[in-house]
Amino acid sequence: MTDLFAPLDDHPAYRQIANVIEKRIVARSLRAGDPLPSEMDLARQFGVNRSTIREAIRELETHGLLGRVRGEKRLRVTRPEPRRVSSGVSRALALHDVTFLELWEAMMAIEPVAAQYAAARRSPAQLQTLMRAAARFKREVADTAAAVSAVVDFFTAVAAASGNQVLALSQAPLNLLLAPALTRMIDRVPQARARIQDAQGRIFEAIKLGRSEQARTWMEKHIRDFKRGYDIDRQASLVAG
Amino acid sequence: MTDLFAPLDDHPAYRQIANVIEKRIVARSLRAGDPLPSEMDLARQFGVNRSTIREAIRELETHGLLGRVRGEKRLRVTRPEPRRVSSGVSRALALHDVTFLELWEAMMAIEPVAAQYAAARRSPAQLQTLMRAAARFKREVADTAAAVSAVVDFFTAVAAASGNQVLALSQAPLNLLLAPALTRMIDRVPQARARIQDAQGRIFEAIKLGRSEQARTWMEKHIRDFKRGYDIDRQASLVAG
DNA sequence: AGTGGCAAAATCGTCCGACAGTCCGATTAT
DNA sequence: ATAATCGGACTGTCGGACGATTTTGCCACT
Repeated sequence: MTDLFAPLDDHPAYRQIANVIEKRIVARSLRAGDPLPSEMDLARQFGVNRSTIREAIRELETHGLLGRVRGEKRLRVTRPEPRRVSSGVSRALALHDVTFLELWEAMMAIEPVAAQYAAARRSPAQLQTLMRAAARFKREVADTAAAVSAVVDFFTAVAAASGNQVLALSQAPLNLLLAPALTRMIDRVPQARARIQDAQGRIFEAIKLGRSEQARTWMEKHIRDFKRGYDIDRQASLVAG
Repeated sequence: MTDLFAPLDDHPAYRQIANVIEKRIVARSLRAGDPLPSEMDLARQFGVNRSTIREAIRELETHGLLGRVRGEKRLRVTRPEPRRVSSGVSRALALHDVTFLELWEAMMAIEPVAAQYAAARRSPAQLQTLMRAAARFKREVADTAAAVSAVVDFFTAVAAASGNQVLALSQAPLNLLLAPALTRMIDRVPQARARIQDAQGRIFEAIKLGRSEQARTWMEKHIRDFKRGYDIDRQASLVAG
C-alpha cells in the first residue's frame, strides 16, 4: 500500500542556503534595507564556494527578496515589489491557458469590491492618480495601446485606493492578463471606447464622493461590459471566420 | 524638469539570458515538458561561460518555469505550479505587514464566489476531495495544527472545484496567510471549532446539490464568522493585556 | 570641524579549468 | 529478450583569476 520510505529530496547547497537566508528575511531577523554581507563573506560563513552563494542569491533576487538600489554594488534585503510578484502570477496563469471567462469571473469578484472600499478610503493623492488615469484614457482614446494601458492604470489605481494590499495584489495579475484581451476587443467593438470612458467617469465620481455602493455598482456594470464586448467580438470573429 | 536621458539599467548577462529563455517559454516556442539543452550546450549557444548560464537558469527555476522530474538530471520546461507561485505571493504579502482585516476583505470577495461556481461546476472527484477535507476537520478537530490545515484544505478544494484557475490562484495565497491567524484564533475562541464544522457541512451540502446561491451565502457567513472570531479574540487579548 | 579629492581595498560580473557523483544509453552477458 | 556492465555526458561544487566599479580610509584644504 503505502511505501515504507519516502524518496528523500536532496537539496543542493545553493537551495539550502537560499532557504536559510529566506527564512531570516521572513522572520524579520534580516530587515528590509539591511545590506547583505559580501558574497565572499557569505561564502566563508556558509563554508561554500562563492559560485554556490551566487546561485543561492539569484534565487532570492528573482523572488524580490534581495535587490540593489540603482548604481549600488552591495546587495540589500528588499520587500518584494507587487509588480514583480504579480507579473509572476500572471505569467503562470498565461501558461496555464486561462480563458477569458475565468479572468472575467475573477475580475467580477475583485474589482467591484475594490471600488467599494476605494470610495470609502481613498486618499486625495490616490483620487488624483485615478483621475489622471481616466483623463489619459479620454485623451489617448485613439491610440489603442495607450488606451489599454490607461484602462489598466485605472484599475490599478482603484485597487491601490482601496487601501487593501491583499486586494491590490490579487488584482494586479488580472490587469496584466486583461491587457492583451482588451487590446483585441477594443479595436473590434465600436462602442467599447465610449462605454469605457463613461464607466470610468461614473466610477470616479462615486469614489470621489465616497459613495461606496455606487462605486461598486458602476464597477460591476463596467466589468460586465467587458464580457459583452468580448462576446460581440467573438461573434464577429465567428462570422468573419 | 524631466531628465533628458534615463539611466540605462545594465542587464547582467545572466539576466538577459534568463529573459531570452523566458520569452521563448511564454511564447510556447519551448513547451512544457521539453528538455532543455545541457548547460555546456547553452553556454556554447549563448557564447558565455557555464557559470553564467547556471545563474540564469536559477532564475527560471525559482519562477517555476524550469524544473526537473524527480531523479532526473536534465532540466525541463515546466508550467509554474500554483503552489509555488502562490507561496511567493503570500510571502510578499506577509512582508508587507498586511492586517487581518485586509486578508478578510479579500477572502470575502473571493471565497463566496468560488463556492458559488463550485456548486455549479464541481466534478465528482472534486466533490470527494472537498468531503475528505471536511471529514478531516471533524476527525482532527482536537489537534489545532491538523484542524487548521484541514480548514485550508477545504478552502483550497472549494477553489479547485470552482473550475476557475484564476480564482484558484487568487485564493491560494490567502490560505497561507489565514493559517497563522486561524491557529491563534481557533484556540482562544471556544465556539470556533463547532461553527467551522457546521459551516463546512452546509457549504459542502450546497455544493453537492448544486445550489449555487446557497453555497455562496453559506460561505459568506462562514467567512464572516472568521472576523467575528477574530474580534472576540482581540477583545479577549485586550482584556487580558 | 567639515569638505573635497584621491588612491587603495573591496566587491561584483564573468570567465577558465577541474573533479566527484550520478544518470543515461549502449554493449555485453545470461 | 532480459539483465548486468561500462563509458560518456551532465550536474553540483570548487578554486582561482581579471577588469570594472564602488566603497573606504586618509590627507590636504577651507
